Amino acid sequence: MTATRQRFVETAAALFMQQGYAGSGLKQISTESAAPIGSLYHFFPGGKEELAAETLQWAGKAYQDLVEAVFVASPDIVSGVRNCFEGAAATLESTNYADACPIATVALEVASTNEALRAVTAGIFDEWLGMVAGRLTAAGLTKRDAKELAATLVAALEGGLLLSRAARNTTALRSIGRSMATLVETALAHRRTATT
Amino acid sequence: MTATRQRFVETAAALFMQQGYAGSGLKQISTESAAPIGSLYHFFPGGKEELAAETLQWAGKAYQDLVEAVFVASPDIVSGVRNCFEGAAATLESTNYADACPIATVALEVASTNEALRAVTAGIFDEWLGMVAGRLTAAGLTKRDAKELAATLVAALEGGLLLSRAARNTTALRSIGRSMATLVETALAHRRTATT
DNA sequence: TCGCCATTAGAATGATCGTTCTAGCAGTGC
DNA sequence: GCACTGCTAGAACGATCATTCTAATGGCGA
Repeated sequence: MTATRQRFVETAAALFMQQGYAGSGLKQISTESAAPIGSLYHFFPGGKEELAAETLQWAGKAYQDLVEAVFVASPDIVSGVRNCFEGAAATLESTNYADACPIATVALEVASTNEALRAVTAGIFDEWLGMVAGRLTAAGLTKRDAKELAATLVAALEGGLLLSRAARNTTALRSIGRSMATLVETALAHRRTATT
Repeated sequence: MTATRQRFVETAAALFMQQGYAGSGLKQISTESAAPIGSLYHFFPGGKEELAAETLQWAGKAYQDLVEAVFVASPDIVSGVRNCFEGAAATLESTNYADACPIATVALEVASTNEALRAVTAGIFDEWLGMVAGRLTAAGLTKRDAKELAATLVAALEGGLLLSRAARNTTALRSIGRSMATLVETALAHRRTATT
């Protein structure tokens, strides 16, 4: 049964997001997973690092799916962007400012201290950027403009989550969302005047 | 002499930035400060938490001064924004992607786990936002627009540092810098057409 | 029914954590 | 010269860290 294995990944994802990599002990992870430490090392012989790598991959994919679902459910890309920021703000509020980006906390911790995990986080961010850039090119932007704007959108979301989590209010995140919606709007308008 | 005390703060700032709060041991901090643990507890009776609080305050102020110096040295606010992002990118490269935001790593770690330190990081971000918003209102924006744009700029810088540190290249940060420069430019242009 | 293998279970290990403690040193005021 | 104070110095402490280990358990195929 891989149910136990999945429980490890999911509880680790939550703990890493809220307490970071170094701040989350394997004892705590195994306790909250309702499974013994022996099982953890059975499924992840590489120990904490292997668990973290798999956890980041899983959470990164889940978060990407969530964002894509928001875009799909939105009438156009501008309101899609708006809904992403609004959704992130709403989630933050309803989870007592615990549920934010599952990658960022660990990414900052390991960027200079653990090359293997750093590479994992870099790969996840790269996929996110590619996904957003793809939607922007589909909306009519050039590849170059789309890449630039995608980086801006992802960075703004990450930064907004950081500011709002620290402040324990979503003012910043919602402001940034409005800013980003108009930024995408004007970028698309620019294209329209340039091509037509 | 408070030289030892200041050494504690400065080495702690560097270590917390690169490894996070939980990942930085007091033994390591005292070793790299070339001072014994006893001295650390002499200057910071509150232990690790007090050291971290003071370290964050100091680093937050230093980073703010740095940004203000860039703005002062720039001919206008738009090039000031551009120079901030370019400067952050250059620093990142020249320090092997170690020197980024001295607050962000700890802020994400403590946001849900240490209320005292969370409040400290929130206060620092608030000061930063106020400083940037002040410069934007001085440039002619309304208070409301200035606050919104300030949040966007700070968040974009934080997010850009995150993405670039993870990727170990400054492409994202420089892209975002260009994006933000034009965003400020159009915001100011909008004001001009609205008022004149 | 028996043997096999995946998984559970948690005690044991050595290292490191934050913190406390005692002892000594250097300089100042009397 | 003597007490006092600010600081240095690092050993000691109990807790917790990641990891390893042995033993037992469960269910499935033969």
